[in-house]
Amino acid sequence: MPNDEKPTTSVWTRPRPRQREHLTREQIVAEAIRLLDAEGVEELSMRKLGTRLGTAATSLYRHVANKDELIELVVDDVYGEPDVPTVVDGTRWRTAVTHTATELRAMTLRHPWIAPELGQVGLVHIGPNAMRMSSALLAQFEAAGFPADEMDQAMATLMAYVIGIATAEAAYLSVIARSGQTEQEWVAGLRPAFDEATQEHPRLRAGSSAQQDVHPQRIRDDNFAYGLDRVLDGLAARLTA
Amino acid sequence: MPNDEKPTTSVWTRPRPRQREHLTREQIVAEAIRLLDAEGVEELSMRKLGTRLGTAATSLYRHVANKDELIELVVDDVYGEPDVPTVVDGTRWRTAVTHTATELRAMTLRHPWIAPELGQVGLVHIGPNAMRMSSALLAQFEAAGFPADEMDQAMATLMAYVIGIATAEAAYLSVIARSGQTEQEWVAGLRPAFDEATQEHPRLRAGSSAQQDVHPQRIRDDNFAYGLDRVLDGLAARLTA
DNA sequence: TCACGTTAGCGCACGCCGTACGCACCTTGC
DNA sequence: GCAAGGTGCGTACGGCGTGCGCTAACGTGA
Repeated sequence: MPNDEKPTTSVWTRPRPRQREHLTREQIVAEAIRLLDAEGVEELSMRKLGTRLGTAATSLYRHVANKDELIELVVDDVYGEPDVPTVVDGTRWRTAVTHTATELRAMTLRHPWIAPELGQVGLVHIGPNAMRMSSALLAQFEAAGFPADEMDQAMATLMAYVIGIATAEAAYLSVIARSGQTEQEWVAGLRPAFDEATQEHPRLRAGSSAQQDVHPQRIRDDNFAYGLDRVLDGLAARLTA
Repeated sequence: MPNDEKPTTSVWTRPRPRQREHLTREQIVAEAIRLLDAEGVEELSMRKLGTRLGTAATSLYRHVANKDELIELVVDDVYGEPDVPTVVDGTRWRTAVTHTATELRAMTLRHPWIAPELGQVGLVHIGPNAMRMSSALLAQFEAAGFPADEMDQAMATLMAYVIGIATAEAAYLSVIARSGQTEQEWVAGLRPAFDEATQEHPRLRAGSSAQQDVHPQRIRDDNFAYGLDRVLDGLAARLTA
């Protein structure tokens, strides 16, 4: 061991003065979101995140307990993005709920990697932003006139729909992003394989070929709005009965 | 390198006669499902799976291209479990759809690790079982009287609800399973932390404390049925209009 | 001004992971 | 009996999360 001769640091190989600009948890979370947005969840590693922050991977562990905790923080941070109406007015609940649902979908499409985590929110790691959102949404259902024992179920129904469709869309967009193509190119390229695969199930083909010329993003927007309206119709029917 | 002296195998260290019982893709998929059910998705590694099959990890690559492909196969295999009604009768569509949705939820609760993959089914890897299920479900909506351009949207709405609620439930049950407790113990243990966290958001507490004495599994079953009925109410309203 | 306790950053190491490669062997068809 | 092709597997590579213990900068009170 030649290192034993010199006292671990020699004058010539000084490690470097290294000015210490403090790392903060906020910086780490923000950079993690940038990395996730740019490269997806499987490209997030503590080493890569450390490099981007100009620090060693292990330094991050002074600020977050482990990678799972980092993801909890990141998810709640993203939950701070949606604009959630806080004024309650029993006659406008449907508008407010539609707005919130639309914001949640937009949030998921901006950060598709968040989709698989969405299911756990409200159950496992209840961050402050997620709690604020849930509470505001619940207030709308309360104002709409849902009894206390049904409010939770109504909100769960809506959230399940939003999470489900956003999860599916996010997965779809992630695949396209990895392919490096635009959505329209990707859809066009997949068509032959799709047609062949659905030869035994012609019903699966009917709807999609009907709107072959419509912009795919428009189709997704319409589908989301259609389902949201059906869910809210079903919930509203409970109030008039 | 002493290994250079002997021609890689010596008489004394014969590797072993090794009778070759053929590995099959079906065996690999079946064992992967057992491992996933028992230990969860983060415990599935090719090495561990190989060990369980009495073989080397790298041998698996003769039968599946890579781990992602294995997961595709595993997911489609699980999609073969639900009992999906194939007889179509326009007057009984709601019963048939309810049955299918219930089966899909049960499938997800038996295999909670499948939840994050659910969103991609029908978009990315379209296995034969998943396609059979989608086609049969679509037939029910067709028989119900949905026009061709609306069938797809109706099915997507239902699937989004089912995927969303199953994802949330699966995440919740996975956490409990990792804790080694029963669902009731876990809920009881979490209550103090939950009460404290919701002090600023009393609305979030109202519903859950109302049914403090009801068995948690019963609550989940009721919630699923409630939301499913609302979604189907909303869809059915389109048919009578 | 200085000494000292606290703490952030980091080098190293460990035990995992997915999987590419090429060799040794078994099975099959002639 | 033998050639050919396919199957299992040992080895290795580069990457991962993260525990450990050291160094050096910082904040504080004397």
